Amino acid sequence: MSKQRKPVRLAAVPVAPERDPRPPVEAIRAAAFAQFAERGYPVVTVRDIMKACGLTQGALYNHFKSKDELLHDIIASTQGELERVCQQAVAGAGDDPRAKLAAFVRVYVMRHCRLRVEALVANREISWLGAERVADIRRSRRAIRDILVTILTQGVERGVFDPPQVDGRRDLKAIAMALLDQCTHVSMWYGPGGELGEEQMAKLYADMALRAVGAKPQ
Amino acid sequence: MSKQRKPVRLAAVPVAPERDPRPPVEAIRAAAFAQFAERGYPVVTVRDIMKACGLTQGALYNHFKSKDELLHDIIASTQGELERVCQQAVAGAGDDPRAKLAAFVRVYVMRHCRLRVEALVANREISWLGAERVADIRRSRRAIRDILVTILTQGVERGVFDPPQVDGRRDLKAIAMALLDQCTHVSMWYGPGGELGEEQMAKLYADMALRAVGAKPQ
DNA sequence: GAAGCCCCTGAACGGCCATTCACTTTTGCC
DNA sequence: GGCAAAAGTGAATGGCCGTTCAGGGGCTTC
Repeated sequence: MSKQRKPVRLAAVPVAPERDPRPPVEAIRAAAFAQFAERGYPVVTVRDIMKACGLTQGALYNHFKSKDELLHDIIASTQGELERVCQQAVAGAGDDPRAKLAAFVRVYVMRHCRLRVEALVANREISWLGAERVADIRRSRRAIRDILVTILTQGVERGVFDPPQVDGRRDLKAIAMALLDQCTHVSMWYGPGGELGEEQMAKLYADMALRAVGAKPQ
Repeated sequence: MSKQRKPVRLAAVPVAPERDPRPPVEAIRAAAFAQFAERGYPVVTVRDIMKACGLTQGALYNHFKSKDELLHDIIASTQGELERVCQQAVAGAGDDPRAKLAAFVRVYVMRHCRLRVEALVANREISWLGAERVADIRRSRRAIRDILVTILTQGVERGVFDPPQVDGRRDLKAIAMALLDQCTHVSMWYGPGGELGEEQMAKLYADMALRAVGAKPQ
């Protein structure tokens, strides 16, 4: 027993079985998202999701091929948007790798604070996707990592970054992963009630990242 | 469909239904651990676990009260050990906060590389524990975080750390969380086949942590 | 008003779940 | 050798799962 998952504290899932006024696909997506966030994909049933938006189980299959496809749909849209805003932030930050890194971290952290539940679902539930569907999510993650690796490489080449070395070698990929892990998991504990706001959090993380890679003063 | 979870690449779970030679409690723990790591708690059945160690479903309940208790048992031992080694590392590192921080990160990262599957299970599956059982795991996590906060506070007081500020204020708890997130999630991607070994990884992370908190040269 | 379409319902299907229990086997100890 | 206690069996219990599908409303378009 104990199929219950810790509640991620979220607007309580309404017991109200009233029909959601939005178009059904959207209503289903929203209900599924809320439930996945709160209880986790494997223990949320199709019946749960459909009840939450005032429909019956069978109706799901008029809009999605399967529960699996529904999850993919939810994660893919979050992830795609993330990739987009990261690219955009870096592109609009000018030519200095320091500015690029700061802009990247800033946007990434801001987004993981503001949309922390979305980020949480995208990161936590991805492992339940079937092998075929998980592939493009992973591709997008790798793409984001590569943006960061590129910035670091540029910074080193131009002599504005001096990241730590071990045994005389640098592993920029490892450093990029470390920074990403750090920024990603803000979404696991950040709450709007905390001491720092989103912008302040973003600034703190950008500072730490610049220090970690040994950015020369601008 | 698709109850499959991404394989975490692990010694393949033997199809062999031969009886595990170890004492049953231990065999069950080991089998459960391997399966949880590979496929995730909610989709691993009691039948799966018991078959993997050559017993039948019912026998589980001679050793554990429930599947939930089994999971707690596994996570709690990993977590307890982690807390212990962290305390030990800090205690044995002398008086300088820089040495303490380096020792802490070193041990923490080493452990998360070497026992990455254990760490992964402890971090990923904790949310399936019932409310009562999750409490002491969280307590231990908080204790580890507090070790780190204490080190940072000492370092600032003695003037050997100069961590980033936002709007003139410092949030040492946020910084501690950021460092912990970074170090914890090495276990999600580190593989022994990578460019850096465990010790090198630990050194890299210790370097980054010292830089992030603005440690003065020793 | 008929036809065609989209959407929804709710029963049905085949299957698996954690846990319990009456019963048998094995073990350790006198 | 005898006997309790411990450990294991496998069927049974009661329930939930994702998905399918025949049937039925209510649109729009002729």
